[in-house]
Amino acid sequence: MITKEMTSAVSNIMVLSVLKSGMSYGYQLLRKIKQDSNELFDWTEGMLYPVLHRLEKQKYIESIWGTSEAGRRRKYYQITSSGQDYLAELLDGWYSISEVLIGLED
Amino acid sequence: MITKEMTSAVSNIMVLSVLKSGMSYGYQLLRKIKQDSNELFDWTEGMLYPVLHRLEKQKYIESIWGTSEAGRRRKYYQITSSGQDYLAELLDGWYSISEVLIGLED
DNA sequence: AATTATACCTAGATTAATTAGGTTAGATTA
DNA sequence: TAATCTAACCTAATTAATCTAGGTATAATT
Repeated sequence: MITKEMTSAVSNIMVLSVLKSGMSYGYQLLRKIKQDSNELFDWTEGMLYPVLHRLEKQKYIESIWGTSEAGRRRKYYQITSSGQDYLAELLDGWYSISEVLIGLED
Repeated sequence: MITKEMTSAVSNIMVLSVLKSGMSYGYQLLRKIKQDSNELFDWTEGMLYPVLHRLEKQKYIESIWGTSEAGRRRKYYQITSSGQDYLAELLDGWYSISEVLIGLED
């Protein structure tokens, strides 16, 4: 079971991880996150946009407005270097907890 | 870095995991959790007791009042069988997320 | 006598997620 | 051409949770 607390704990990690492999925009991120997580995560827009806005305010990602081939406006996000550092720290924390949990299972 | 969201996501898991290896009481749980996590978690009582009360309300743990050798009152907690099932589900969720994160790192 | 350690508890401020909306515009179908 | 679907963005507000900062009581130690 994926609890909402777990979702909350990885939301930043997921967004930063996906952005690490290239720029993306909100609508596409939703599909990528669903796909890259083997449908484990199927977020709504109302879940993603607040995360994006918070990460941007914290300077872990930055955005520019662009246009799709079809002419629709899009806000592209890319990870900053401080965002990459932050991602590494978050992953480190996640994995160290995982090790503790594994250690407790004996 | 351990974020508070991560802490929140594992608080139930940690308490249930420690209780799985035997009964314990609040004050001792705090020390066990600190010790078993290699000091990764150093919770305050204000963090633990609400978790215990919630888990008890959900019937994942149950409590009885007892007395220490020294004569102090203690509330002992033990995990229920539905708590063991719940713990297994939580661990399953945690590990499946971990696998997604590992997959994203390439 | 005073302090530390043991052992429990809760109120309330803050913070965050999620539901449930809303807007605009291009593409498709009836 | 009207209607619907998909793309693409956004926020308000309810709900729920953490955590700080308290509080009580008693045994042991200095």
